[in-house]
Amino acid sequence: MKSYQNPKGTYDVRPDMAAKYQQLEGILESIAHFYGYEEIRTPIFEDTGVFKRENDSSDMVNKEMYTFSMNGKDSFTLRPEGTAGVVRSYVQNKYYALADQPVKMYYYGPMFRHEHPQKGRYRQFEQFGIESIGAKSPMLDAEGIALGYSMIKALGLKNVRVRINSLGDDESRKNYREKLAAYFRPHIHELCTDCQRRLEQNPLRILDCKVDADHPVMKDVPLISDSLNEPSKAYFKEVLDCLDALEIPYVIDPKLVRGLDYYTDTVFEVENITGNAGAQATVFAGGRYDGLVSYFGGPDVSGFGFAMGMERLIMLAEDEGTKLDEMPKTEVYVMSLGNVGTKPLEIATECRALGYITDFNYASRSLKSQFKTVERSGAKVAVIIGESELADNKINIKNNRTKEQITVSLDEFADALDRIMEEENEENSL
RNA sequence: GCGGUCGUGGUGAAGCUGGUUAACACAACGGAUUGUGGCUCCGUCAUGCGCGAGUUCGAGUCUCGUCGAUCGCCCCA
Repeated sequence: MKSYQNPKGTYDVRPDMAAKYQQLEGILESIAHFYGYEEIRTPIFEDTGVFKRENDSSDMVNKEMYTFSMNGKDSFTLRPEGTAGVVRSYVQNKYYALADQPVKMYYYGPMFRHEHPQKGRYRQFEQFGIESIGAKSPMLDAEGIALGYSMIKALGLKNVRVRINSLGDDESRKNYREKLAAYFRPHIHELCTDCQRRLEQNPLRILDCKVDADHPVMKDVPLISDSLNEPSKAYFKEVLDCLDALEIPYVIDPKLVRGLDYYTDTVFEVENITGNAGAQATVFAGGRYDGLVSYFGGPDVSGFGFAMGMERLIMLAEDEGTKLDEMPKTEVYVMSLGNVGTKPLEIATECRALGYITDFNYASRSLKSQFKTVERSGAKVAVIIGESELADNKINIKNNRTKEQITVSLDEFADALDRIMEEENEENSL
């Protein structure tokens, strides 16, 4: 017999974990709503071109995408990130024509990247993200960061650090690229092979390089802040002023450049600085993108967004002791003795109709093992259907805490059960 | 793409420098107790050690390959 297992880098959200996801999603959604964001759901796969844009040098786009074709002509890709699809939708559905801009949207769902899995990193993973498209204001950047910040605070994360930088507008960035390339060119053969490639493709990424981080040439590297033109400089300052006003602590990291190529002006990363997140300390990250909407054929408007890794959020929240899995437990358990036919199913259904989370015994098992199941389920009440009582239209209800058991007629059953459950709930609230 | 560690029943795991019946514990199931448990006692539960090949008289133990897990590098959320 052939046996299967889930593909590498994927995982099953088993019933005991699903509660965590539901709770997490609930928390994130309610905060997003609070900030005026509404949900958008875009397809899990898109035309490859949506993600693989011209001049994109990122690893994610060039090496990690799940791309397929069903007829040899079309090319589709499982989304590796959320922003591109949302922007595509914004343009396609002409959201830019709506009276109120920006359009503020949030999304969550699976993303796919063909990476080597490790702690806090999977090939299929869940991201929650926001995008606000159609307006540009330092307040939006700061508000977006504040939104994400309040989310992770709500999840109990305490030791986080916001790193922020500005890549400036096109002009600033172009100047800086040239300056950087000129600076590195004489040293090119001292740098790692990746950086040699980056020099021409996207010299900004050299700043990110961990291999060459200690190279002497990195010491006096020109910083983007010195290449920003006046408008870019002013914009960045305003963003920082907003963050100060919101009392969000941050550090300016002049070498922060981010992995996706579409960012302009504000870029930021929020990382967890304690705990055992391993190498995956980044909780959420994002920035502003000026050119993306027009790239997709929309007007020349700006957008801002971030994404957070849900697996990482759960992992870090649990490290902080936040309880995400308080799943409602069985309240009533229906047992059966002897030949009672379909009665257990009927009674369980009745209990559920009364509003109690109910489970019952499916297989014919010894009373002992049924009681063990009751014990494990944590049910407050056991309903015991006995063959002989049933002959008189009677049924037993047993309080599992006090061990008191009563026998009532089937007519009185609903009232009696309600009464006992009510008593128990009062007992618990004391 | 590169490197480290690991892979034994439902679960947690022992298994020493290869040596013949794969400990122990928990859970589960049955019984002592024919229809009222949670304690106790007894019993049952891996013809097999991720998978495949090799070395050997003999492999869970060694070698190689492979698949997976995990951690790190790279990169990223």
